[in-house]
Amino acid sequence: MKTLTTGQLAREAGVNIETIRYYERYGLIPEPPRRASGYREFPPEYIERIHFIKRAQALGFTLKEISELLAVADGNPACKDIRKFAEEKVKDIETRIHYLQKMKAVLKDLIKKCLGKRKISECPIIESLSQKRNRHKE
Amino acid sequence: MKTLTTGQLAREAGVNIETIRYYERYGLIPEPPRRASGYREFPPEYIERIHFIKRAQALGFTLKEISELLAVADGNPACKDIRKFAEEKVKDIETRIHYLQKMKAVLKDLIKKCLGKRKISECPIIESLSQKRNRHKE
DNA sequence: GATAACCCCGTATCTCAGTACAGAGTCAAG
DNA sequence: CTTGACTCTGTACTGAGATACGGGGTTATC
Repeated sequence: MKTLTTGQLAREAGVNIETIRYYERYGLIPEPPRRASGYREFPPEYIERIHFIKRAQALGFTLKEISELLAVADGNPACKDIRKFAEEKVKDIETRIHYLQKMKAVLKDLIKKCLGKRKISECPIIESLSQKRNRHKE
Repeated sequence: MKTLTTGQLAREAGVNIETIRYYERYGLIPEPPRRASGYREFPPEYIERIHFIKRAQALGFTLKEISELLAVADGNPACKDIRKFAEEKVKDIETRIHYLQKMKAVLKDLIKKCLGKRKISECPIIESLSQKRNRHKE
């Protein structure tokens, strides 16, 4: 397998080249080996890692949370901590899925209503999504 | 039903008072009636609306997207547009759910592995989440 | 009717997640 | 062996989403 320069990795992963360097500084991607000249040589797996970061971001995770997820995936922290953190994240994810499903149901309902009538009078989306069971500002 | 001042609404909804004013400027919440003094008088439903905004944000929606969702919910745009937008959003949500479920499966797997061994050697999280079927930079 | 605790508006500042840029070095194609 | 496209580092700037602040008016309580 060939290695990639920073620019090649950026192109492959569909991000700006500066983003790569930013993620490295941030600690989201491990520092890759360098040539004598200082040029980085990224193994191609880094492409996947960038994709993962971007995906997780779109799901509402912050870079800080993502770095924790990646630390778990990389097997860095002690096993006990991994477990605890992973269990928390599973719950968090379940909550997210739950609300996304609600949102989806409401939208589908709106679509159905829209099929016949020409005006949606009362809005069900907010009520159905706003009961507060879980505080998000933990 | 009593109305709420800006500060009361902020407390009830669990956000900073400035956030309320910001959301109003942004157009996420309709301008409420005012007293002669200029004080805003929010109907209590605004609490739900703020909750909804915060929840949607945690799910990875931007304020712009949220304002569109709310416009749909409020029944503002023409019915055709509502339908189209709602259908797009349903797809978007399905994609999100899909990836969250993958993430969850991987974490659960890690937890299980963690139960016996004391070191996770190889990381499955990235591979399982990074295949690219959908571009996120539409 | 004073005083603390609120609200108003406008503007400035902050954090997060990048992006851009300048000045210098490196690589590879002709 | 030069030229153009790349890379490096460090620092500055940007945009989204808030938060803070200053100077002033309002309201409830004592």
